[in-house]
Amino acid sequence: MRQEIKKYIQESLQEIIQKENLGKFSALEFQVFYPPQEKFGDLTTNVALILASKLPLSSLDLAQKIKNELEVKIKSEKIKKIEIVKPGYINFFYTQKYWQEKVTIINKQGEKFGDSKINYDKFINNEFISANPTGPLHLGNGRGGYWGDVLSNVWKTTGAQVVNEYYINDAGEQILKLGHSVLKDKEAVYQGGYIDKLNKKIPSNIKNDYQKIGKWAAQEILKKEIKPVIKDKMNINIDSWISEKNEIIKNGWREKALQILREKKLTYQQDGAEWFQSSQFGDEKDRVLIKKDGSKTYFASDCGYVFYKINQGYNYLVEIWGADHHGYIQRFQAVAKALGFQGKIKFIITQLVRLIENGEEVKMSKRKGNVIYIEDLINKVGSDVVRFFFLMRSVNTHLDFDLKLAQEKSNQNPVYYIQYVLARSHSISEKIKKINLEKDELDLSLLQHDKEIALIKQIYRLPEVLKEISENLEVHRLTHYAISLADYFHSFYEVCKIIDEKNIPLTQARYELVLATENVLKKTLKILGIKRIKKM
RNA sequence: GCCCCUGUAGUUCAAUGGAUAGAACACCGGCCUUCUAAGCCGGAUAUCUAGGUUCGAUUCCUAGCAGGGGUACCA
Repeated sequence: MRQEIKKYIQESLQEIIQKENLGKFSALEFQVFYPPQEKFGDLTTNVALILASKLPLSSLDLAQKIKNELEVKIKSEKIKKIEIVKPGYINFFYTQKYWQEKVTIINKQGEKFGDSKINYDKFINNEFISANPTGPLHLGNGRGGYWGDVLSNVWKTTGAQVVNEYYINDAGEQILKLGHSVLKDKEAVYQGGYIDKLNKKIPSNIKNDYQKIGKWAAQEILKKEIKPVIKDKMNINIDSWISEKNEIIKNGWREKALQILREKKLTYQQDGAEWFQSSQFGDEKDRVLIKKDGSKTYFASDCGYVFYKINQGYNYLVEIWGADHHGYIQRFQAVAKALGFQGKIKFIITQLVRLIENGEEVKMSKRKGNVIYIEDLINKVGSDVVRFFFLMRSVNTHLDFDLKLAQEKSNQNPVYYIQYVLARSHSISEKIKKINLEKDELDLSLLQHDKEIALIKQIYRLPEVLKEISENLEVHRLTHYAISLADYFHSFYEVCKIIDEKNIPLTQARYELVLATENVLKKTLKILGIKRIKKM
C-alpha cells in the first residue's frame, strides 16, 4: 500500500507542476511511512515538507494542492480521509472496509501469508558460526548462529535460494595446539572439561603423536560438541559443512585461487614470502599468502574458500562474524574482487556477548576453560528463551547476558507473553467448536472496534516486515514485531469478548480475526524458530 | 597511533532524518460470578558533551569524553 500511495503522489506532482508551470523538479526522495501515532492516520508522507523548499510555495500550500489532486484519483471506498497537519504532513486514513477485508485475505492464504517472491533472483551463501573445532560453542557463536538461521528463514519466505554454510578451520596451527592440549603437555593451550574427557579417550595407536591427536580431537569435538548442539539444541540447520582441510585444500581450491592471483599479477615476493596486493583493492596493507618457511597462511585458505564460493554460482555472499574478526572484512572483499566476484557481499559483525553475574562482568577465556557454553545456557533457561533473547537485540550492540536474571525471568519473559496469545486463541477454538457457527454468514463489517481495526493493521504488516528484514538484515525487528503483535492481541482480547452466544454474527467475525492473528503469529514464530504451543 | 561497534528511564534494550522518544524488568495505583490474570488499564523517570548540516537530528558530519573489540609471515 505504501508503493501505491507513492505512485499516486508522483502522478499528482506531475500534474501540479504542469498546471502551475513550476518548471522542472528533480526526482525527490520523499517517504511514505507509518505515522508514529494512530491519530495521524494509517499512512503519512513528508513530500510537501521536502519539496516546498525547492518551490515558491509554502509546504502547507503545496500539501493542499497535492491533496486536491489525490482526492480526484483515489477511490473513496479505500481511503476515507486525507488530512493535512501542521508543518505539512499529508495523512491518509483508510476505511474500515479496507481493513476488514484483509482478515479474509490473511485466512485464505493461511500459513502462506507472508510468502513472496521478491528475492527470487538471489542465490545466497549464508555463512555463520564457523567456530574452530577446538572447543564447544560459546555465547558469541550462539548469537551469530541464531541470527544467521532466522535471516535464512526470512530469505526463504521471500523467495531466495539460500545455503547455510559452516566453514571448519580444521587445518591450521590451532589443531596442533589442540593436540598438545589434549595430551596435556608443555605446549597445552586449551583447558576445560571437554579437554579432560578427550584426554581420557585418546586412542592407543596415536598415544603420543600430538599431530594425530589434534586431528582426532577436532573430529571428536565437531561430532560431539558442535554438530549436535547446533542441530538439536539450537535447532539450526546447516546445509553445507565445508572443511578447510578436505574441501578447500585437498580439492585444490586454495591452489587454484593462488594461481589466478598470480596470473593476474597480483602477488609478489618480498622478504622471502609471497604477498597478495590486497591494498590495491581497498585493504590497508598487503597480506602474506605463503610464509618464509614455505607454509601457507590461514588467509591463503580463505582465498581458496572465496574461490570455492564464487564457483558455486552464488550471487550474494553473507558473512556473519564476531566482532573480533571485523579487521578481516577488507581483505575478504579484496580477494573476492580480485578473483572476479560480481555479486553482493554483506558482512554482519556481531558484537560480543558479555556475561554478567552480580552486576559484574565475568571474564571468559577459552584457554582458561571458564567459558559458559551456549549449550549450558540452553539447558538452564530453555532453547526458546535463549533464541528469543539473543534475537531481540541489534547485533551492533554489546549484549549483556545476566544469567541469574535470565533464569528468574524465564517465567515472565516475552517468549511466554507471545506464546500466551496462542494459548488463548487455542482455548477459544476449543470453546467455539461447541457452538454452531454457519460460515456462509460471515460478516466482517461487524469488526468496528478500535482494538479490532488496530489488530488487523498490525497482522497485515508481516509481509512488509519480512521484506524490510531481507533488505536491511536487521533480524531483531522480527522479535519486536512479534511482541507488538501480542500487545495488540491481548489488548483486543481484554476489551472485545469474542464468544457471545447471543450474538453469533459478531462471534463469527471476531473468531475470524482470532484465527487470522493466530496464522500470522504462527508464521512469525516459525520464521523465528520459536516453538508454537497450544496450552500454557 | 589507526580502524570498527556502542553511549537513550534505576536496569536491559527499541525507535527506514519526521509529529508528544517506545517497551520490558523494577516501583506506585486500579481490574478476575463472563473465552487461561503468564493478561489488561493508569502513573513517575531518559537521548554523554560541544559545534555543524537540515524546514526538522536520538539518527547524518566534525571534535571531545566514556566503555568494548581489532590492529601478526596467529587462527
